[in-house]
Amino acid sequence: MPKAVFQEIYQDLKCRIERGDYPYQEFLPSESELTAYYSCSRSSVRRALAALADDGYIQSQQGKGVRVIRNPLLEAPRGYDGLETFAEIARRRGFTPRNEVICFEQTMADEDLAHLTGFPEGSMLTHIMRVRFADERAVGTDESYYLTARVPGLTPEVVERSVYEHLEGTLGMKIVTSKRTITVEAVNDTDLEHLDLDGFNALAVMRGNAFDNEGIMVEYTETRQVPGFFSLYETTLRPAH
Amino acid sequence: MPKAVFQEIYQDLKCRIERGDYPYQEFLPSESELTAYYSCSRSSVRRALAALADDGYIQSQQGKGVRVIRNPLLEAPRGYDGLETFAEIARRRGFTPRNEVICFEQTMADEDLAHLTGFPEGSMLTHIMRVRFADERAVGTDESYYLTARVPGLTPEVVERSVYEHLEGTLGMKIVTSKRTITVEAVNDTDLEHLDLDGFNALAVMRGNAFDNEGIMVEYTETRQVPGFFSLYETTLRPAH
DNA sequence: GCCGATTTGTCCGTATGTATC
DNA sequence: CGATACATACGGACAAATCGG
Repeated sequence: MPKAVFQEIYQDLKCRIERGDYPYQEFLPSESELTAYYSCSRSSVRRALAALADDGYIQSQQGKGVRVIRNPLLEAPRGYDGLETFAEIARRRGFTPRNEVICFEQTMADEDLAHLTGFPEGSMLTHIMRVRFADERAVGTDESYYLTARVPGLTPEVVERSVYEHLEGTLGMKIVTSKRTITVEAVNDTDLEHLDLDGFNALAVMRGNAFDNEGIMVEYTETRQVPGFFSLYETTLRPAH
Repeated sequence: MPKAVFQEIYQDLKCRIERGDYPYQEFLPSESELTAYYSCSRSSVRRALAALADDGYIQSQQGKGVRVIRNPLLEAPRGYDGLETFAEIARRRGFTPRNEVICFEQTMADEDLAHLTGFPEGSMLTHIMRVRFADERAVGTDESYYLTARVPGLTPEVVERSVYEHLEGTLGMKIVTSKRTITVEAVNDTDLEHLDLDGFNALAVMRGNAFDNEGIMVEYTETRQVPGFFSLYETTLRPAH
């Protein structure tokens, strides 16, 4: 899939770092050496390096070189970056994940709903609420709104499986940007009704929006997950901006 | 401060978007128009645009243009991106933040501590534990280890104020990369002892490392914050890598 | 302390490919 | 099909930081 030059280099270097060719705290070959090795321009090498720095794999210092800052001992728990999906976290612990759809309807966004979700007032939305099960324990809920006009073909059956599959697979849509807020909040009545809280009275709450390749917001989601079933890994670079 | 061309453009465009010159869902001028307007190369324009896309301000589409995807109505709560500092969240709610240092010592990293923190075994570390107060309520703890060799001059007095100030100000050090894991966990005995949990039995836990400009890991931190006093905003781009 | 070699950071101009309309 | 817009790539130039002699 990645036919671009800088992506080839990115993948190759990434593999080498993960394989241990360039261990933690060691320096990579200089940019000019890499340019010679890959027979390409320095720009392409630098773009690959920028992507690796963004992943928290390396850090470069003017005048010295590029140092590997990925410590396999520390990053072991999480493969790469980002949010650990419910299904991932469940399987990692030996549970079988399952979704149960408890609400599926078409709604028109009124003023309140528009304000909550960020969709324009009057939009037709597909409103879905699911409960996530790990084996037979209800460990999370997911309430989502999709812009029906751009996400057609949603059915309870499709949703019970995976919305993501439908978007990327069937519709050929791509989510390019997503924005999320993570907080920890007290449980509410809805949580008490649907979740096996096991005595917990607070949980992880994630609210977010997703934009497709045309820059149109197509999703608003609120997920609420019981302690122990939420995990987020993040690596941030100093604001170079 | 930002004298680089691409940073000037980045700042200017960012301001214009925030000011509403280019509203939500509108298109920016084309890259060639921006190139002409700023009298610079297309590369510099593109670099500024890349930074804005990284911030979740814009999204570009090949063949069409660059669309503004920053909705001021949605992003209002959080100014920009990242973790909302304890002090920020406290002040935003009208509380007065305060730190209390309850542990300050030099330690040598043994095998267990090295495994926990990621520092090499045998490193001399400054071990600090603080309790965060909002007005008079204990709402969080912060247990940190700093590599003494590279973070000298720490004292309880300095720490009570702000470690960050000491690093960036007094020492002139820059934190370039930081890596964090966020989870929600059950309270433990230490939490019960130091925090005013107000009945909560779960809280936000953030564990992370920070690297200085030379790529040396200088900090390990574990913060534990009561529900309502933790907030993280994040915007992610599709893995272009 | 200075100087020169090395290395990364920034910037430019140009060419070509690809998606959109 | 042609015009427009973004994506990728190349090569060259100079600045700034680091390090060793």
